Amino acid sequence: MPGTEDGNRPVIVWFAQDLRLADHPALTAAVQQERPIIPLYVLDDEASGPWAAGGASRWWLHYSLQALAADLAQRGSRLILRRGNATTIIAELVQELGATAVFCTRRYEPCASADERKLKNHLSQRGFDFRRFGGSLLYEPETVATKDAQPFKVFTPFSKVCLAQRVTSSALPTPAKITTPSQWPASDVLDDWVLTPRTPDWAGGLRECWSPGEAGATRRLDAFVESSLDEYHTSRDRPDCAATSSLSPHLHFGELSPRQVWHRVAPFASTFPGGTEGADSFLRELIWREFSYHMLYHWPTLPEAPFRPGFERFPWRDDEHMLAAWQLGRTGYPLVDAGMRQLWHTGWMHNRVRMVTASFLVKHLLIPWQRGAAWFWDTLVDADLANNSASWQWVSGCGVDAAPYFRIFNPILQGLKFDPDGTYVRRWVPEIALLKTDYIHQPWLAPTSALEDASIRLGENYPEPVVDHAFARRRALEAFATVR
DNA sequence: TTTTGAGTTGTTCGA
DNA sequence: GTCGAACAACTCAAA
Repeated sequence: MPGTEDGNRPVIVWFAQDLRLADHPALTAAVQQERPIIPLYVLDDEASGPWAAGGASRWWLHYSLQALAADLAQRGSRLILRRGNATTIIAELVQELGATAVFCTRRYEPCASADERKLKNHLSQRGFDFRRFGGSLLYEPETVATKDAQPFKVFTPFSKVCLAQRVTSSALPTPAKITTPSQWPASDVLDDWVLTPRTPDWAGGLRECWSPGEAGATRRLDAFVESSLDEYHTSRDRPDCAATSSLSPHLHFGELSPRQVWHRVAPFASTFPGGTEGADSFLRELIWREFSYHMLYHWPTLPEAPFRPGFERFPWRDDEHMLAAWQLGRTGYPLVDAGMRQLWHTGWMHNRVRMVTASFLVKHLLIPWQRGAAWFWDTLVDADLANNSASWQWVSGCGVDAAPYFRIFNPILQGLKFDPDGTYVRRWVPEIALLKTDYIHQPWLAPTSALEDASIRLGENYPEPVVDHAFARRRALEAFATVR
């Protein structure tokens, strides 16, 4: 057995959704052991059940792993890749290498925490040191509770308790030195995992938009703080402006810790001289991320089951034809279609448009929110079980702190308000790009001459609305009445 | 135990 | 065109 001489026995750092070297408590603690470090990533599709990474996530994962491997290589280290059951692989690797310990960053998805428990039991029984560290959240779920020690179900009091705790600890630096073992265990080759699409290669739009990896994440954060933070509270609602942070995929894969983001933005909060409402508003969004994880942790069925009772009676219409129209961006509502195509092309959708498209699926089409969540799961580069589940439940009115049932987004009005010139719609729905702004959000109202001028033939090269708004609104209100 | 105030993101209608 | 009220009733969290 290699490394049996005690000082040479390595520590395994098990990477998962923490693909960074800076502000990484598990890695830092491992380095402090003054032993060789084995950085490990395990691709374990079976453990995640229905929530194995979707297509867009796998694309991101490929490049993020590549970046992490390169960052480690720069320090003379390596990233060991293995595929299969994580518990089994790590248990075997510990034996094979004579490792003393396994350190990882704590996760909160039901499958992941079950895995961590299993591994902890297995390793501690055999005298190995298994430790989980924070790093993916600002506040551990156990540390935020009501006065009655219950989990919060309402955002505002949750956020008050968070803010009262403050984020005192500062971000950890990238370890100066990562000691290497005398012998490396075998590793898979990343390309062999085929995480990126080959035939057809649909990832062109993703490549144009994103730079996965820690360096790309840091650049994105800097650019956001410099150019968009001050006006964030208002401009974040405008899908025609690139005014949001676009940090969601970087945060999901842990290329950046929320603590790093917090400390970068907090000095601009309005509690400080010269601070802005924009920074306040953005920090609130970080707390929302915490709240989603808090809910998933305390209610592990959040991804599958409606949080509020009564929804088993809801008269869903599981219409495959309508679902496909929504997925492909062919509903006839320009803002909805623009959003769905932005998603398909870039792996991302502006937050306001996510609300509009999600509301359209659930309330206009009465298709179960789980179908929408599954589609987002497959197509979003930032697909995140906590955020995705909590947000779909919120839109559907069945989540904690749910939207009032009568809050049904009007896709026309939302377009007029937040994409007033139609810039966003024209960009993603090119077949109506030439239409006058007066009609860009409701082409069916355009006079024949305006349609002709823009080379639009409704029902041929752009669809008629799949459902009438006023009718759909009434129908949705009736449907929701059955749940009460 | 009871009471009280409040709850991310909206739309429509009528004045 | 603009503005305020109504849209239900319920649940949560703290006093």
